[in-house]
Order: sequence, then C-alpha cells, then structure tokens
Amino acid sequence: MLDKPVRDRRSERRESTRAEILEAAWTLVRAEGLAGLSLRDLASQVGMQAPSLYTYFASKNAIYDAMFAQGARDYADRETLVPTTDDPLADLRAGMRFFVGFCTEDPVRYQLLFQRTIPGFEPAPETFAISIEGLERLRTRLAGMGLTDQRSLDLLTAIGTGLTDQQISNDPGGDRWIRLVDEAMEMYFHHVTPTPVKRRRTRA
Amino acid sequence: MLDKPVRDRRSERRESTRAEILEAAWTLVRAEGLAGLSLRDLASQVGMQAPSLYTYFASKNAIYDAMFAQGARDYADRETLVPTTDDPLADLRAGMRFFVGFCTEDPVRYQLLFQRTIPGFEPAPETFAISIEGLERLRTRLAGMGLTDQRSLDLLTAIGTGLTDQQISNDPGGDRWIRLVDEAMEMYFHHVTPTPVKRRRTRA
DNA sequence: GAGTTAATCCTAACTATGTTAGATAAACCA
DNA sequence: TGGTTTATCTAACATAGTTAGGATTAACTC
Repeated sequence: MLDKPVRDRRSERRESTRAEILEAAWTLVRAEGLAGLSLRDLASQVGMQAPSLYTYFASKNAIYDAMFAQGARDYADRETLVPTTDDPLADLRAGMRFFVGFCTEDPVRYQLLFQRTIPGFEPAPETFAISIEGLERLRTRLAGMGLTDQRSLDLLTAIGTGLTDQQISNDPGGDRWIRLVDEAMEMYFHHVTPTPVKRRRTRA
Repeated sequence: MLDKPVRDRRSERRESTRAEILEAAWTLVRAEGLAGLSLRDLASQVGMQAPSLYTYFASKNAIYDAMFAQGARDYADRETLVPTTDDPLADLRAGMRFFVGFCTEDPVRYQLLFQRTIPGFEPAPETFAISIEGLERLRTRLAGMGLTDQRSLDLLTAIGTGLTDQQISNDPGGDRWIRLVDEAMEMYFHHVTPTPVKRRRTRA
C-alpha cells in the first residue's frame, strides 16, 4: 500500500487559511477595538462570507482563543531572549522594560492577554497554559536573584501591570509611564534587597 | 406660567424612575458583567419594555454614563472622608487602602470608571469632570506632604492601579494584593522621601 | 480516468441585540 | 372640561453570532 504521504496538502492549506484569518483579525481588532470584531467584516476581509469562518473556527471565541495563544506564544518566546547577567538590578530593569514594552506596543493584545474583558471569553485551559509558561519563567528568574517569597513576586507583578495599565490608559502611544520603569525597579530592588543596615521585615 | 410650583411631581417621578433603572442596571451588571447588560433584561427588571427606557435615557451608553457619574461621585465623596494626619506615611497608607478598597469592593464599577473597555462608550465631558475631581484631590493631598513632581505622582498611581488590577484579575474576592498595600506604600515613601532620617513637617 | 468522500463555501434563516417610528393611554395644566 | 406633555406600548429595522442545508471543489480510491 501507499506509505504515509510526506505532506498533507489539506492540512497545509487549512493551516494557511487559519493563519490568514487570524492575521486579518489582528488588523481589524487593532482598528476597531477588541470587542468590536465583527465576523462579517472579518470574513469579507479574507474574501469569504461569515458562516464560512466556521469551517476554520468553532466560534468567535475560538478566534479570540487562537489569538490569545499567538500572543502568549509570542510573549514566551521573546521573554527567553531577555538576557540574564550577574547584576540583579540590571536584570530587573531589563525584564520589566521588556514586559512593559511588550504590553504597550500592542494594547489590544495586552487587553486580550492580561485583562479579561471580552464578555463570554475565557481562554481554553491548554491555551492558558502557554501564558503560565511566561509567568513561571519570571518566577525562576527572580528566584535566581534570591527572591522566592510570594509577596515580593506579587508586588513586582503589581508594579508591572500598574505601569503598563497607566501607560495604555492615560498616555497611549507615549512613554510617560514607560520612562518610570527604571526608577520603579530601583525602588523595588532597594525594597526587597536587605541593606547592610538591618531592615525591618514586614510580618503578615 | 410664571408661578413656580414648589414641587414638580413629574420631575420627581422621572428622577425616581431613573434611579430605579440605574439600581437595576447595577444589579444586572454585577451579575452578567459590564458588557453583558441587555436593555431588554434591564427593562423587564423594572417592569417595562425595552423601548420605554429611551424615555429616561437617550441610549445604552447614556445609561453607562449615568452609572459612571454615580461611581465617580461616590468615589469623590468618600475620598474626602479619608482623614489627613501629620504623618505622611500613615496618610499614604490610608489613602491607598481606601483606593484599592473602593476599587476591589465592586470590580464592575472599577472596570467602568478606570478601565475604558466598553466598545463605543466614553463618559461625557461633564461626567468625566467628576472623576477628575478625585484625582485632583489626590494631587493636593500629595502636595501637602511635599510631593509635587509629576513623576512621583505617576509612580503612585501606577502602584495603585497595579495592586488593584492584580487583585481583581488574579484573586477576585480575596486579599492577596490588598495585603501588600502597606508594604508598597512604605517602599514608595522611602523612595520619594529624600532624607530617610527625618521627614519634613508640612503643617503651618 | 471515474467514482467516492471529505473539505470548503455559499445562501437563507434563526435568535438576540440596540434603536426608531408611530400609536395609545396617562398625567398634568389651563 | 380640553389640550399638551409624558409614559408606555407594539411593530419593525439593522446588525450581531450562529445554524441548516445545499452546491462546489479538491483529494483520495479503485
């Protein structure tokens, strides 16, 4: 009989069409807002009628889910490129610069990944797992500089999302809060690093 | 025509119905999510048909706008109740406890007031002015403790929204980030205070 | 190559949405 | 009372996401 074909033309075409749809979806969403995505618009953008999209995605939320996965994958991949040195403060700065930069360079993607604001949408467990990956790497990165307690990690994520949020909400396209990243990281570093003088430890 | 009636029964009834509609809207929105508000549901909740709501509000966004105004007014009013002492750090803590508390006690209201996430909705200028009031008071409050530069103010708002955001997104109903408020304020205070030896007194 | 099968795409239509038009009843004022 | 404004209704429109069912096309089997 025939051995397994090296290429599956159907799957290839299907995947390529899926990618094309997602590409168009990102474009539309950046123009009209995340919740403003219309399947009819999206379909016409790729030369289809709306119901034809259901050949490639089970629902509108499935499209959001695929976009979420792309964003999370992109984040995880680029996060690994942030270099680690033997200077913890420099690493903190670099890491936070990356995070805030990544988030603010595409506010709609940030809204999709980090703010859960679409009415009926929640990423599927296996999709969400991708985004866990990024957070897990942050934890190991911090552990590498001696920060292991949950409180310190939580405080850092709060600062990160806070800077990002303010930047996107109150100065979109600008850098009013991006400029504060280094200062914030120095503040944080001095806070979590025990100084030569005895540092008061906060108890729960 | 010229005699002014002491009471305007129509206006009174109208205002009362408006209030009743808004009350029902808050309830629905807390149950179904901010964007999940349906005019037909809302109308049936107050014993009307959907189009009858247009007697009281020009559009769905006008309802959001009225809710925004209620929230902003509530915030501004309660903000004035936060006491000011001659201990800047204590004031910082109290102020931030209030802010994070206010935001997390009603996430939907937070979403409406601080995250601009409803597709076509923006508060009317006169509505938005109410929320400016609150931020302006924060600025004077900080100026009272010697913080006048924009960077410090921006850093503080970032910390505030960051703590709030993480609390709502990742531990709704809990206090994982609320617990960090005091620590965060100490960190911030020590960062923005030039001389850790003696803090300046700003009382007359 | 012919026939079969599965994938793809279409039109028509269903439900739910915000909203408008127009009619009718109720409340108020002179 | 009569006249006017207000409140409410039903019917309907446009636009959503989605489903049903048929037609076309590509791939596979013999």
